[in-house]
Amino acid sequence: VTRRRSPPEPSPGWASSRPTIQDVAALSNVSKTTVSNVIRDSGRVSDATRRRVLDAVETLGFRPSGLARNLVSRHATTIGVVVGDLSNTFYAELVRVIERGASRLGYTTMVCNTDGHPELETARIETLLEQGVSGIAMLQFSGDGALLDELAAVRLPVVVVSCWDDRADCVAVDDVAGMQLAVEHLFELGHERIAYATGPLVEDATHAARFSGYREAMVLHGLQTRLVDAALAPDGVAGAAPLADAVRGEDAVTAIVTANDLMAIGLIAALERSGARVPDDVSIVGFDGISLGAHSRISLTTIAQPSARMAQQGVELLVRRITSPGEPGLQQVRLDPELIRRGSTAPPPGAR
Amino acid sequence: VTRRRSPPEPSPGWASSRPTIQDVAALSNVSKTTVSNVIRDSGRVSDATRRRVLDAVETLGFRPSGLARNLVSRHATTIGVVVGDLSNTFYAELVRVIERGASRLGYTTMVCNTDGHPELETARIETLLEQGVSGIAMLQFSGDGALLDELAAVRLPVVVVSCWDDRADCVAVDDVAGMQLAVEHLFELGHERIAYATGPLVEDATHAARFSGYREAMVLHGLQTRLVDAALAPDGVAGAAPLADAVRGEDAVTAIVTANDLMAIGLIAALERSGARVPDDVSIVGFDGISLGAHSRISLTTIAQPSARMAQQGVELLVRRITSPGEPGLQQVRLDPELIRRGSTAPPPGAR
DNA sequence: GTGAAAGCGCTAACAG
DNA sequence: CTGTTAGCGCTTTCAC
Repeated sequence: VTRRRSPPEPSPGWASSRPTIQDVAALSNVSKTTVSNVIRDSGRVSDATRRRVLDAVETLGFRPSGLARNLVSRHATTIGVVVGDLSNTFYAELVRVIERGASRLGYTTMVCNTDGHPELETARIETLLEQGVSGIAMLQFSGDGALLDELAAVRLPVVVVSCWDDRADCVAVDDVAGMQLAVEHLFELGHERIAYATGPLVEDATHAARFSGYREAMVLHGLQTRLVDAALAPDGVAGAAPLADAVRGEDAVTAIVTANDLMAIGLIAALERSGARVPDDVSIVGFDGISLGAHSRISLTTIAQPSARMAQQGVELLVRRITSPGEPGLQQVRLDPELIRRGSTAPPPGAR
Repeated sequence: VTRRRSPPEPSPGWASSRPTIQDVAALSNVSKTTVSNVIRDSGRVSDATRRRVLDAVETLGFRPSGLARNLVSRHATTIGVVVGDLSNTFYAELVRVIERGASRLGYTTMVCNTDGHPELETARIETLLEQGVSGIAMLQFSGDGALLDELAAVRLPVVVVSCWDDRADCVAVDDVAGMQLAVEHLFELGHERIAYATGPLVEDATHAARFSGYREAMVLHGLQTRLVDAALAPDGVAGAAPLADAVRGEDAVTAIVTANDLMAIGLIAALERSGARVPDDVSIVGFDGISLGAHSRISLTTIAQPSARMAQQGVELLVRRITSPGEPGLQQVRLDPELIRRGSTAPPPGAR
């Protein structure tokens, strides 16, 4: 009944383009199936044939086409990594660790930088979906619920790393606890007029969590909260003027807790540019624990995140979700932050 | 003559998995081809059908499978980015710009970090090849000629960014000129005992080029070259001891030019830790121009690379090579470095 | 153990 | 303008 088509004719031009599994099959006198079995070393192939096939692979310089595999399996062995700001070492470091982990587990990493724009986030994720990624790690998530729903609809595993979201799997530091640590530290030093500073590249969720940690701690001590919005370059160029006011006069703040280290470092530069000394006039606490904060010239007191561990656990969780889908329940890991006391904090001016 | 196969039966289970182009075709009563033509808006489709198809796409929530497209076109619309050290802001920034440019041109970026290991470089590139990337941008290239040959053999466009290699398309800063700028600057300040410092994460080619720029300039002034090998964390923790010797005693160096800013910053910390002051006792010149060097506390004199421009030109060149292959001749762009004078350099101790 | 056949979802000639 | 027919290179039942 089955009519033979025109003979397959293994390799038409031979010598053109990359060798395919068909070419290997032809050269080693076996079927595609067997070659396939050999290269994936899946099961029953006699040692003799295996060797023959392997030889053919070698002499042909055959490299299996991931593209074809992907089509069959209906997803690529890649994971998408969505990051808001790769310029921030903290995230670059996270990406580095994630890439390493993913690679070890057999996945390639597609990185997308959103510059903090939600539209870009949506667009990039759309691209990732078309590319058939098997999962997505979001560092810095805008918090767009619709996005989460869409991803859930296509059953694509997502894990949010370094940023908390109640609706998704995530592994992040305890922002609230971290901020409380920061405020406690300052309070113990004698500070009472403590402000919180955030900036443009801080996602809403993170800002909210950190600010609330700050507020809770402040309220606990009966202190008044103050918010500084600072759009700063790491060298502190922008936003110096509004800051100057905050740290001057009767009611001047004596300490500032910041949403991240990069901002803190920028803040130090901005403050010093405007004549205030750190920590003599004003103390600064960062958040993240980037390695530059340890530099003797910067010496930034900060709330350190266990970033390597976070990233590592993030990929592992993601890959687990990919390989065994359907396991119910949100997986949410909250890691402990740690206060690192360095030279950017000291007792307030009055106290000395 | 043509026997009809068993009827295609557009959507078997319907409701299972993602809709395919076939589903859209069925719903809008046209052929796959027409749907294909609509979604790629390739040419002749009547407005009426187009609308009908688009509606179907909409109601089905159809998203074309990049995987299938890739298989047909035999390459993914992705470019690989191979980077040695994503922890170094300079490279992270480069990756950011490349990703942006690639994305604008329709490519997704696969990032691979090699930690400076040539074996990892080879392995990652192998993966990229299997994934069918359309091109590769190498930031920090080990200089492995065999690798280049292999890539040439499969006709895969490669451009080396921020690192010079005579055998490949590349866009990089003029390392030699940069180092000469650095030495000239120090010489004008009165320094004569100037050392060159490099470290583990600096690729051979770059080290060679920068060192030779340094040497040429030194020789030009009849000065003796000195090499310091410093494996430093950004906070200057490691390698402090060997350094201490170099800057002490009769023949102590009064200035050090470094292979990159991160090392320079680490060097400053290490030196200060060992009791030497920068720039009073020893001047430091960096290379790269990372934004943190502008921080008032660091104030690093450095040779800045036009990194954004470099990255941008890099992707553009790469994409040009991808879209119009076969254009002969190496494309090599050499950009001018720029000396940025800041506070880490001053006249040598004796001269004051 | 090995092979034949049937697709994965799409694009690409050609016909009409 | 639209449809038909072949694949892209691999994995996968299911026979042998």
